[in-house]
Amino acid sequence: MPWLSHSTTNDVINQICDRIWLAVVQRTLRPGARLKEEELTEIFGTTRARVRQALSILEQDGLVTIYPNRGACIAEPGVEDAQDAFSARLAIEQRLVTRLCRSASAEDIATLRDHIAQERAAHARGDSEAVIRLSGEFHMLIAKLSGAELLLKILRMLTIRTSLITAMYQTQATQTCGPDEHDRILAAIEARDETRACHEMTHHLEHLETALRLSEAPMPVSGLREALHSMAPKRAT
Amino acid sequence: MPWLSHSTTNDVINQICDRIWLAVVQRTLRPGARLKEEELTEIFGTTRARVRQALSILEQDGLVTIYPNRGACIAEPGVEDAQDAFSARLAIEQRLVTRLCRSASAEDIATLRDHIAQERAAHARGDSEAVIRLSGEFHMLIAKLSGAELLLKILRMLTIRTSLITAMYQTQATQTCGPDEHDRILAAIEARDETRACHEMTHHLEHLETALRLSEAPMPVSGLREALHSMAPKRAT
DNA sequence: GTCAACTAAATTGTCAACAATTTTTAGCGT
DNA sequence: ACGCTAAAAATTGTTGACAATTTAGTTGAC
Repeated sequence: MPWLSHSTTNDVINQICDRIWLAVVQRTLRPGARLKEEELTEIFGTTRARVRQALSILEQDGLVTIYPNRGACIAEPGVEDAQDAFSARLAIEQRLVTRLCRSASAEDIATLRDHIAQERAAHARGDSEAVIRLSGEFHMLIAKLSGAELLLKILRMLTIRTSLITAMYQTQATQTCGPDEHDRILAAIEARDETRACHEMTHHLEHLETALRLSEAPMPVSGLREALHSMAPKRAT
Repeated sequence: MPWLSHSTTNDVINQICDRIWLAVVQRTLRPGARLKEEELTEIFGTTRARVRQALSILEQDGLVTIYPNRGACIAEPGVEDAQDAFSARLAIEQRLVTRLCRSASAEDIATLRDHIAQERAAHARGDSEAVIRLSGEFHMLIAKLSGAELLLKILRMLTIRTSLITAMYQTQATQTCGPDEHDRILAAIEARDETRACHEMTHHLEHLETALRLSEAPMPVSGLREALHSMAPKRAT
């Protein structure tokens, strides 16, 4: 049950969005890849209207770009876009973490600690899919616990974008933020030290950004069916 | 040509969104008002699919709430939502104004100065519609000039929400932020004084928020046709 | 061989009828 | 009159066929 679930009541649409997002962060769907409506319809066994709705949501999230009358592609954020996304995340998350320092209950802190433990476990067993998911979820959790619905919504948009950016520009080294930095943030929250929590968050996000190669921009395109590893019938040659 | 124009290529949909937004900030469409699809279809002389798309966009923007299978209403943000919206705006706009202090060209500053002049003119001639529109546009202009597309998009969401909130909770007194405070912000930008610009923006937004009555919550509902003052045929009694 | 115009295929965009759901209304017994 | 049930009306949600647009392919002149 991925954390980026949109507010849509329709399960199929959420599933489409989630699968595409997952394929992107796993780098099986590269930026620029074409997303044909009919193809997605076959893969997910649904109607074109549904696919269309899902693509519309994904465009809002910044994960795909829709060229009118020309179809949808995985978005290709430039270096500028990447910097903007991190800049916005910094602004929002500094506020969130500060807020949480004031309002966090013992239960909230336990939830966060438990989450970090999960992260560590996933890290230990080399489950990179879980690592990526949990890593993003940590930040979403802070937003959720701070209780601001709107800030959560905004952060969701930003997290999706930075995920795409990370998948696009990441070096072979650190794929995601390690649990240690999350731990330091949690420690500051627990100590109710707003300044330190804010500083740790800043450091963490800056670390994430500088771990990218924001100079070159390789952008190959990959096949859609393989990326979504669907069991839909391959087209007979 | 309203400033909140969404990225939609379709003119009709933009028009629907703009007219509804305008009716809301003018307080002719009150929060909670029902938005029936068929009614909107008649009013704007379009198809239901178009109306549906427009409502979907407006929901994303936070201006309407769609209750599944039950229809759409003008959103009714609570006090919590209002505080969140201003909190997010503060986070984003502090960053924007700081950024603009560094990057503003002489032309940018002239643009802003000209805009404030327009605000003053509208204020002088008592054109409250223009005052509301220009007042919001000033903040959007700062985002636009700072060159961050993503931050502009986020601020657009937030500005729409705070407009709704202002329309909902405003006292009879100050309807919008006066041009004077905008002037102070511009002065700080021109002086390249990041700290002061940030402070002025903070003060401005806090002033906006405290000018509201965030305790009571009157929410009458008004008629749809009259609010949009359409020339669509009234239903014969 | 290159380019242009033209035709055919593939793809997206739109619509109007149909289905599902909710709300209102009417009926009925107590 | 009140509460309950069931039909009827009103409203939203969905689907599949059709229209418009773009892309690819073909032909033919130079």
